[in-house]
Order: sequence, then structure tokens, then C-alpha cells
Amino acid sequence: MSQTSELFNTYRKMHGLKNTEERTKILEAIRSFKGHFNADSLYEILKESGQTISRATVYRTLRLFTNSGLIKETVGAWGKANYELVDEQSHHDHLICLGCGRVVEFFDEGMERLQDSVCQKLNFKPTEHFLSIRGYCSNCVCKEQY
Amino acid sequence: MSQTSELFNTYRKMHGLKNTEERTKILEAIRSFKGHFNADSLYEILKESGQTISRATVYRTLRLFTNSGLIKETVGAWGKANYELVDEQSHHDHLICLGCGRVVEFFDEGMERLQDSVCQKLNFKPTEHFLSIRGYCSNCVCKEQY
DNA sequence: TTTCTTGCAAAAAGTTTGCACTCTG
DNA sequence: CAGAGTGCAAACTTTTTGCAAGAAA
Repeated sequence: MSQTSELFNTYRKMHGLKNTEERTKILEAIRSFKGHFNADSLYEILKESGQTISRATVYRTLRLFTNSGLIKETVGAWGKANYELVDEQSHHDHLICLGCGRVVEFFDEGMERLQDSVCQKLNFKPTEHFLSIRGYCSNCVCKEQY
Repeated sequence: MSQTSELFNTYRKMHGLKNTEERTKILEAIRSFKGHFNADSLYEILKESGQTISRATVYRTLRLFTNSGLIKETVGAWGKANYELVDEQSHHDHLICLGCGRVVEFFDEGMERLQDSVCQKLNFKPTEHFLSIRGYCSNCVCKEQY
């Protein structure tokens, strides 16, 4: 059994919650879908794979998974709650487009090194960091309103 | 004239926008109200001071101020867009010590430049960023062995 | 006078909830 | 069987938009 499933099962048993087909399917969808998602995109992914689960259940399950530490809310664009699978292995930073809402993950070696050197200068021993840059992607930069 | 007003006026003239009482009042309210706010709290603050401005105008003005760089969206509470006044002087990133919990603010010119160059490389036009580094400060680094 | 702004009300977008029915343990 | 979970639809919250009237340049 996978690590994420265990994490959830522990939480589930601790809280007297039940194992249902819906929850299993939603977890599978999240794990097969690499990257960021929100309630609506998850709902659509499930629907496309022929497994329609009501929006209400999707929302309820997202809250449940968040509480159990399986997924986490991430910094996103406007208005919507954004999530990603919690995965300590893969570090990346985020570009968040305020135009289309897309979140692009990136990794820049120079940035990592510079952060280390800044830490050294400040006598700080880093263990992890979180960097998000908001702005407009190439598709949206020209459409910027107002 | 204040720096923030100038910032907005420059943007305003560049885009052929007009100066209105509503915009002035909203800017004043934001500046007198230290801290984070959202569309609704701003609407209420204005209403309490006897200057009711329609919600539509509040929302439109917030978008305008955001685009002009006067305020910025911040990582905030659920579901709502959260804002704070942009203060160029006090832009900083965060070092968060996992030992003592202290948050050290820092600013590194090279880091700012590198972020811009990464964005350029990825064809992304940045408006703001958040960087937090977790780790151990010099006081705590020696106690880290448990 | 021309163009931008505003308020209103309606609509859209995102999320939550009550209820009756269904399924897990 | 009891307690949880689900779908549906309605309700709610937050934000956007069309339009006619009003104000700035």
C-alpha cells in the first residue's frame, strides 16, 4: 500500500470514518494527475474518466484529505482554493499566472545556490524553502485588463 | 503628495484614467487602515465612516490599484482575495527558524535580480513574489541534534 | 463633448448545507 | 443495525458585468 494511502487510512481510523469507492477514486485521480488542481478540475477529470462524483462529495473529500495531511492548499491565483499532493521528494517553486490561473512549477539551480549563499551570509542553516512568483504568463501578458 | 499617490497617478495618466472622489476615498481608507483587508472589510470601513461606495466600485478599484502596483494580493484566508498596501521600502523575504520560531526578515538585491532573470527566461512578467526559507538560526543550529 | 466611472441589479463563479436515501463496518 | 457517506438541489458567499445616468478632462 502506498504511503499516501496509509497516511489517510491512519487518519480515517482515528476518526471513525469509512472507506468508500468515491474516496478511493478521488485519491487515485489526484495521484495520477501530476500537478496542481482545484475542486472543479478534479470534478472534470473524474467525469472524463467516466466516474462522475458529485461536486458536493468532491468538496467534502478535499477538506477531508487536507485535514489528514494528504494534500495541501497552495498559493494560487484568484478566488479558487488550489491544492497539490503533499510530496516531500519533489521540490519546486511556483509561477502563478494572474491572467489564466495556471501554476507553472519550475526549478532553478542558480536560485537554489543563491539562497544557500544568502543563508550562509546570514548564518542560517536552511532546511526548505517556498518561493512563489505571481505575474502574467506569455499568453496573458498582452490581454492584461485596465 | 505621497509616494503611493504618485505611483497611482502615474499609472492613471498612462492609461487615460480619471481621478474620482471614490478612488481618493478608497485609497485614504486603505492607507489609514494598517494591515490586511479584503473587498468586504474595505466596503464596511467606508460605510462606517459614512462614505458608502458601491461594492462594484470597491471591487473595480481594488483591481485597478492592484494592477497599478499600489496594493498587492497576499497569501490570506479562505476563498477571499486578501490585500495589503505595497510598501517598497519594506519589501522583504522571510527566514523562519524552526528552533526558536523567530522570523527574520531579509532583503537581498541579487535574489531580486535573479528572480527577474528567471522570469525573463520563462517568458513570465512578474508582479510580486513571496519567499520563505525555513531552517535554523545561528543560535539554534547547535541545538538541532534532536 | 467625449470618454471614463459609478450604482444598481442581475448573473456568474465557487462553495456549503439540508435532506432522504444508500452503503460500510 | 447504527453511524457515515452520497447525490441532488437549494442556499450562500464572493466577485463580475451590462446598462443607463453622472462626472472628469
